[in-house]
Amino acid sequence: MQLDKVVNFHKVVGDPTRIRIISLLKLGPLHGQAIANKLGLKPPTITHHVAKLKQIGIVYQRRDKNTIYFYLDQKKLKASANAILQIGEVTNVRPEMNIEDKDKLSVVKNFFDTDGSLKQIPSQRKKKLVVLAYLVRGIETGKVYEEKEINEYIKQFHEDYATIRREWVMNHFMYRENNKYELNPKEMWPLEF
Amino acid sequence: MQLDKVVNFHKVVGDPTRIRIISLLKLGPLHGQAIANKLGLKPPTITHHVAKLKQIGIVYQRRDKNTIYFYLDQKKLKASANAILQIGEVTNVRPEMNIEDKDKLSVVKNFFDTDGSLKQIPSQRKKKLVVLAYLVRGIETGKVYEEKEINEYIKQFHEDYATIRREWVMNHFMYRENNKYELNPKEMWPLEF
DNA sequence: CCCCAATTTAGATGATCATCTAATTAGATG
DNA sequence: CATCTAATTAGATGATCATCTAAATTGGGG
Repeated sequence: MQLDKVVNFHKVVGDPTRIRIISLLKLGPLHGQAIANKLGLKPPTITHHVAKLKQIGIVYQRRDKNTIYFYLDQKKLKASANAILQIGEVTNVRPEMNIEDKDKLSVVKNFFDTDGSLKQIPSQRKKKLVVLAYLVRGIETGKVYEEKEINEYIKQFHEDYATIRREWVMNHFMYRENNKYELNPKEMWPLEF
Repeated sequence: MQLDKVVNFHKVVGDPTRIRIISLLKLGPLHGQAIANKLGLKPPTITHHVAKLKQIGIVYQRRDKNTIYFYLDQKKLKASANAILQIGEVTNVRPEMNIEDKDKLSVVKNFFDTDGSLKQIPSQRKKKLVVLAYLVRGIETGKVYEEKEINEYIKQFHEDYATIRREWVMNHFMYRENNKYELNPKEMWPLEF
């Protein structure tokens, strides 16, 4: 029930063309040109919109010869549409975790070397979150990063960039979409920092 | 279950700031400055977002002294979130009405004077829709009209502009928002024209 | 192996929109 | 009525995004 996922779902659905595509696909699968004709738009425009619908997982495709048919996943649509009703439920309330500043400081002191590198990823959840938040400081707000850039950045501190990158996304420090990464607002983080 | 209403709902909800406001208001009413503080934004920004949330009817306000408290209408939120699941249902399928071209022609001939003015608004639904569609030809796609402009336009044909304006919106020829009017795509019209 | 049809990518354009600052309005209170 | 506080409006700026054309790609089939 990540906030960012909910936002993105509604952003994608909040467009007349895409709603009309959803509406058409409810009646059954269609291929790109058919959609383009029915809506009076050019094929590239359909590609553009369908890509977004696939991105939020409510449309998938099957190929038959040269023609690609698009299908609507109605179950997924329903689940996504209802997600907004759950935000703020107990399990999602922030701050999930209340950690004293002095505790944060000691975690940072213990897990980082004097040269700034991370000695080890804490296994204890609270401590891990502190480390993740500390590491993410160098990520710029609003900037969209390639996966490679993220990896390079993390390598400054620790060799296992894949784990840290994954943990960032899992714990809502960052938002991942299409292999691009972006810093989440602090309100989404699982702790104050 | 108008398409344009559904689109607008999702467009409004598809923004991180507004989702966060919804999330806050779930816990109880808040006034503008409180929201601004919690989100780290300026009051005008909150006014802007709350206006949109009110526009789709999921937020309302109550005044206490100088302070205005904003409330979340959770029932409305739920209903709106689910509306997308109903689009394309039998009752909403287009073309709702299949009218032969020659019938359209005769309706236009019967209800319009030779000078182009509308003699009378048909009471029979099918004929009324034909007249409404015929009248709306002069409205430009994509252009946003003030109510006054719409009235002036209709007066060319008929004195009772209020009724025709209202019928246009009710029958999805036009979309009304904040006293501004805009032509709907033909796919939303209740008949082919 | 070359051609054909369907789709996708790249890049440009114009529109929409979130946010801010500065100025204004709306009530309440002394 | 003067003043204070909360809210709103106006207008500017920068970012995002829907759509198009032109070009590239993909995967058959002769």
